[in-house]
This record gives sequence, C-alpha cells and structure tokens, in this order.
Amino acid sequence: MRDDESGKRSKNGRSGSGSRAEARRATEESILKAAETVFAEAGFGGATMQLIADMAGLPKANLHYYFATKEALYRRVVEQIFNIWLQAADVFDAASGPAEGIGAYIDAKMEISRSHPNGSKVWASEVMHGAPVIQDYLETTLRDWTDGRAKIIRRWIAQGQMAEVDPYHLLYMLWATTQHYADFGHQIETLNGGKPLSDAQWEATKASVKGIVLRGIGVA
Amino acid sequence: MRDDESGKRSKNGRSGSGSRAEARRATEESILKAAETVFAEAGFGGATMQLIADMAGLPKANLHYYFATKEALYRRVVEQIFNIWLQAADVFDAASGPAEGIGAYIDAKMEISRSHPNGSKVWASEVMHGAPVIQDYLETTLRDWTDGRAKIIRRWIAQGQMAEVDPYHLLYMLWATTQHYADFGHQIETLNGGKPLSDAQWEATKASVKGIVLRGIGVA
DNA sequence: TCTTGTTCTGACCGTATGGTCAAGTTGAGT
DNA sequence: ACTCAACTTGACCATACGGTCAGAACAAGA
Repeated sequence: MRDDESGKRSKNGRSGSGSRAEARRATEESILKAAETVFAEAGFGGATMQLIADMAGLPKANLHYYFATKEALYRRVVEQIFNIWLQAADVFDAASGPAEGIGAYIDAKMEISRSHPNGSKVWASEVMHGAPVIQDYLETTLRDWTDGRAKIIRRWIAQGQMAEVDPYHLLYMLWATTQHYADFGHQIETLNGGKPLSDAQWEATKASVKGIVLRGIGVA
Repeated sequence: MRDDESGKRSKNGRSGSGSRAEARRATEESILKAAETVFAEAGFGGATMQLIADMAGLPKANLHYYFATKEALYRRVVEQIFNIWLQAADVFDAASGPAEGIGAYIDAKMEISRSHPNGSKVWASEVMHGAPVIQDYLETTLRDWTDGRAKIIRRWIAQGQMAEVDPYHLLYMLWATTQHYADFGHQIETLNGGKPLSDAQWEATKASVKGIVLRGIGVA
C-alpha cells in the first residue's frame, strides 16, 4: 500500500544513473500519469486496470506488482493533485495583502487547471461521490488549511484592506471558478467553437476572473 | 430512501383514473429518481442496474422493461437536469437590468443546487467525461442559450448598467459558483463541521455569493 | 367468460473485470 | 561465477455485470 522504502534497500549508495530505484520511480510515475488520465476520462468505476496498463505500456500483472489494488492506485492519484493544490497556497501566505495574495492564488490555481486538468477531474469526481477514499484529508489537512486562510482573510478585513465578505464563501468561489476551467473544460471548449482556449484567451480569462473577484471584495 | 408510493403490489386495484398510463408514468418517475441518485453517487461506470432496480423497488428484469439499456436510462436523467437549468433562465430574461437579472439567476441556480444536487452531479460527471451522450446539446441548445445571454450582458454593458466584463467568463463564474454547492456539497458539509448548511446558512451563502459577484461587476 | 395485449419476474448467459500465481528473467552485490 | 532479491509475464480464476427470455400474472375490451 504505502511506499516501500521500508526494509533493507541494500546500500542506497548512489553511484551512476539511478539503477533500480530510479527505474522503479520512473515506472511508478508513468503508471500514475496513465492512471490519472484513465480515471479522469472514465471515472473510478469505468476505469479498468487493463486500460491503465496498456497506456502505461506494461502488462496488467506487472501493474499489480507496483500497485496492489485499483483503490491503492486511485488513492495515490488523488493525493497527488491534492498536494499540488496545497503548494499553490504558498503564494497566498507570502502576500502582504488581499490584492496580491488572492490575485496570485487565482493565477496559481488557474495555471494548475491548465497543466493538470485530469487531476482536477479525479478530485472532483472523488468529492462528488462522497470522498470515499480521502475523507480523512478533508477532515484534517483541508480543514486546517481552510481555517488558516480564513484567518488571514479575516485579518485583512479587520485591517480594512478588503470588503467584509465571508472567508469561506470567498474560498469556495475561488475553488469553484478556477477548477471549473479544468473540470468543465470540455464544455468551455465546445462553447469556444470546439477549440481549446489559446494562450491569449487563457491570459484574458485569468484577468477577467481576477477582475471580477478582486472588485467583488473591494480590492481594485 | 423513502419507499415510493407507486407500489404496484398485485392489489392496489385503482381503475378510475388513467390506470395503465398513469401507473407507467409513476413507475418511470420512481426509476428516474433512483437512477439519478445512483448515477450521482457512483458515476455511470460504478452504477449498476441492480442497485437502481433495488432502490426503485422492482426486479432488474422489470427495470429493463421500462428502460432497455443503461445508456438510455442515463440519457434521460441527464436530459432532465438540463431542462431544469434551462428554465432557470427565465428570471434572467425577464429582468430589466443586471442587478436584478443576475441576482435572480444566482438565486435560482442556488435553489436548484439545493433541491437537485444529484442531478447537478450527474451533469458534472457527464461533462467531465467529455459529454459522450449530450455533446449535441452542448453544441446546439447550450450554445444558443449562452450566446443569447451574452448578448443581453453586452447590452447592459453598452448602456453603462454594469462594468465591462467578458460575458462568457461571467457566465462560467456563475455556473461554477452555484453548481459548486451541489457538486462539492460533501466537501462543504465536511468543512461545515460535518453538518449540511442550515436554512440560515443557505440564505447567507446566497447573499454572500451575490454580494461578491454583483460588486464584482460594478452593480452594488 | 374468453381473448388479447401489457406488465412482471426468476432463471439464465456471455463477457469483462480485478486480482492471483507460478514460473521465469534480470541485475546488483559478493 | 554465484546468489538472491527484485522484477516481469502469460495464463488463470471467481465474481459481477448488462442484458435476454420464456412464461406467469394481470388488466380490460368483447
């Protein structure tokens, strides 16, 4: 289930290019990438280990050597996107005020929506189905994270740096809006004439979202 | 949950009102309700006809008598939600300005998120997976609907009734934010101490969302 | 009552899936 | 060269699923 790295890994003494450990890491990575795609496109129930194996380029039995069960593999995929999002919080914390912090957070989340749309979809699917495998994360890490940012937002409000808005509903709006461009990317693409948003359109989108939100919280 | 009242257990004789046609309508309705729940909770791939049949209170073979295939049943569920959302557009059109129109649209969409969370989830899941069964709706009905509202928003902007914002990104933000309370309801509930939003909280949520958005578009 | 079309249902079927296993192959340490 | 753990793989299995079918039960018109 968890990462190995447990018992005796002989020496761990690095020498040339990562031999065994590096190969394992690379294999796991390609599996995770394939799994993310398949889970995003088919959902957990619709995804098959065979398809993931094919996409990763190895036999199904070998896939089970790396990830014992479908659930274990799925869990890793979900944890991956969650950690990516948590990192995006750094820009939030480092900011000196709401315009900078929230603006940078929107930029960061939008970038992730563009670079990791499948991860976002897997997360959305997981939560929509009642978070059967990451409920504990919601109750611990996510709750702590959210409470922490809410506190920052309240401080900004107390200091008169932004309008009085409920911090939680503001955060929900940020999550909803930014992730929408990943989760509903297909719908947006269809309404965009069947073509993905161009670089210019993406920049315009970020500016538009930031414009509305920042003005909405009295910072603009 | 709650056993349907359609029970056609031998007895139940009724003949006066539209006996056969009415019974069929009632049975279909209870099936659709069960299907919406199961598809929302498990996704298309994870849902089973057996579970839907059990929840609707009839044998699987009988379920197949009403809906020949899983796809046919799923399609009906998706179409149902889509039509409910289209109706919510009425308040948009009837408005004389953005504050009234967009405010009322937010209220309407939020109400639907509360009353039909499962339908919203099924739609989200469908779109996330590339809209395999309702792509034609996206390209026709939804596109027309969206273009129409965009035109209205542009007129409001031209008349100086609201700030210059891209109509499409504004609409995406409205969809994302309002549907988030249905699709990610479980996450919100968890962050709310594991309890569903109360009536008062729901009202506060609507006010908060409207506050940010309306201020964000220069109407407030 | 008889007839006819609709509705209901248990039993069944072919297929696909997640997962296992035993027999290999490989390659780093000695 | 030898050893042994790490890795690879085709074949296999039990199960569960979507869907079918033949016939029973039922309603309603004649």
